[in-house]
Amino acid sequence: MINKINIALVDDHNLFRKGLIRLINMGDTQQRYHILFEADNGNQFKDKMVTPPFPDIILMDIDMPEVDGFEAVEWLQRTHGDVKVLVMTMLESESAILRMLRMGVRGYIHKDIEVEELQAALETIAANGFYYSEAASEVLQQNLNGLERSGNKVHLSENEREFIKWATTDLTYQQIADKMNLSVKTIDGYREALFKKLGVKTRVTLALYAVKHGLVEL
Amino acid sequence: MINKINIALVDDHNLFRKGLIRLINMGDTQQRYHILFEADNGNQFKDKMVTPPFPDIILMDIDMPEVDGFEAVEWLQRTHGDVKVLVMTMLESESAILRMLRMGVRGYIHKDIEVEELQAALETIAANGFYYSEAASEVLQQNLNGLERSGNKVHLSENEREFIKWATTDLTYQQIADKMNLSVKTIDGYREALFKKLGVKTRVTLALYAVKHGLVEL
DNA sequence: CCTGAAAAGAGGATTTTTCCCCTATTTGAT
DNA sequence: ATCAAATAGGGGAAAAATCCTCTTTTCAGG
Repeated sequence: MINKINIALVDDHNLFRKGLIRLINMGDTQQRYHILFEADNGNQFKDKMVTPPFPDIILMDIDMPEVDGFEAVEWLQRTHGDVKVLVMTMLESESAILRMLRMGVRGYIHKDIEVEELQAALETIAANGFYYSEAASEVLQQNLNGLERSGNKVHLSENEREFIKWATTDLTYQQIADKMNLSVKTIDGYREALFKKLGVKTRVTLALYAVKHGLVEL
Repeated sequence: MINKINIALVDDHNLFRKGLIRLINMGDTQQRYHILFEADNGNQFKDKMVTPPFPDIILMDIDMPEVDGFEAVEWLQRTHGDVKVLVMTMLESESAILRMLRMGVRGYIHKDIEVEELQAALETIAANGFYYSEAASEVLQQNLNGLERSGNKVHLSENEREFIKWATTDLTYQQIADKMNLSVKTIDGYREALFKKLGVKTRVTLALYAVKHGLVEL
C-alpha cells in the first residue's frame, strides 16, 4: 500500500467539496486517499487534466455551469480512458443514469446517501470494482434484458444535444444557429429530427422533454 | 463561555449535512458549537422542535421535499420567535432572498462559499448579529427605499394558472382558448400578462418557469 | 481503392403560430 | 363617479413549423 490513491473532485458547490474532503479523510484510517485537486466545473476540470499527475478516481457531479458532467465524462473517456469516474449527483432520472453507465463510469450514487455508502463506493472502485446505487442498479437491470426491442434508445448526436439546450432558452433559431456556427437551416433540421425522434410537436414540449430526461437543468 | 451554542441543520442532502458538521467543528477551536440535531426537511424539523432543548441557530436550506425552507421559517417565527436562522441555499433569486429577509432570518448565504465565510457567518450570528452575503445585501439595499409598493410575490389568477398548464402542451393558443371557452384574444392577454409578471420572453421559458415552480407536473 | 448509401449541412418557399401594441367594452369594488 | 380588473378585438411583424431539393462528408463492403 505504498502508492496513494489520487482523487479529484468536480462539483460546483465549494462547500460540498470541502465537506466531502473531510468525510473522505475521516473514514480513511490508513491514509490511502489523497485529494489531488478540485474543480468547479467541467472546463476547469479539463484544464487540470492536461498535466500529470492524474487522479485515479474522479468524483463527478452532473449539474454544473459551462461544461456539465456528461460532457466532462465524455471528454475524459476519449482522453484519459483509464481514469475511473464515480458520479455523485441529485439526478436519478433513468436517462441520466443510462447515459453515464453507457459511457462506462465506475459508479453512480445519489448525493443524499450515508457516509458509509460513500466510503464503500470509494473502496470498491479503488479495488477496481463497480459501485452502483440501488436506483442505478434497477435501471441497469431493466435495460439489460430488452436492450434492443422497445425503441426507447433514442440516440441523439452531440449537435442535437447542444441544440436542445439552446432550445430551452429564449433564443430564436437564428440566434442558436449563430451560437453553434451553423446555418439556420441545419438547426431547423435538428429540430425536425428531434420532433420525430422524441414524439413532440412544438419547441415547448421539446424543452419539457429535455428537462424531464435530464438533458438540461432547470 | 460556559454554555455551548446549539446548532441544528435542516437540509435534504445527508452528505452535505455531514460535511458541514465537519467544517463547523474544524473551525471551532474553542468547542463552542454543538450540533443538536439534523433534519431532512421542514416536517422532520418541526417534529424535532416540539421538545426542548431547542437550538440557538438553525442552518436552513430552502429547496427541500415536503415542507420547504420558506414554510419552515414561517412556522418557526410563529412558534419559536427567538431562534436564529441562517439560510444556506443555492437560490439567489431576489424573491427568495426578500421573502426570507422579510421573515427576519439572521443570515443568508450561498452554498457555494468559502469555509471562512461560513465560519464568519456563524460567529456573527452567535454574537447576536446579522450576516448577509453580498448578493443578499444588494437585494436588501435596493429594496429599502420602496418596500411596500411592488409586491413581488407574483399573484396569478385562476385562469392564468389554468392557461399556464395548457401552455406546457402542444396546443396552440386557439385550441387553448377553445378548451377554456374564452376568446383567443383573452388567452393572448394572459400570455402577455404572464410574460411581464414572470419575466419571460417566450412560451418555452414560460413552460419551464411553470415546471420549476411546481405549477405543472412534468 | 473505389463505390454507393446514409448522414450531415444548407437553401427555397409557404403556412401557421407566436408575439406585440393599441383600443374598447363590461363588471365590480372604493 | 371612478378606477382597475377581466374580456375581447384588429392588425402586423417575427418566429416557428412543414415540405422539398440539393451538395458534401462519412464510412462500410466489395
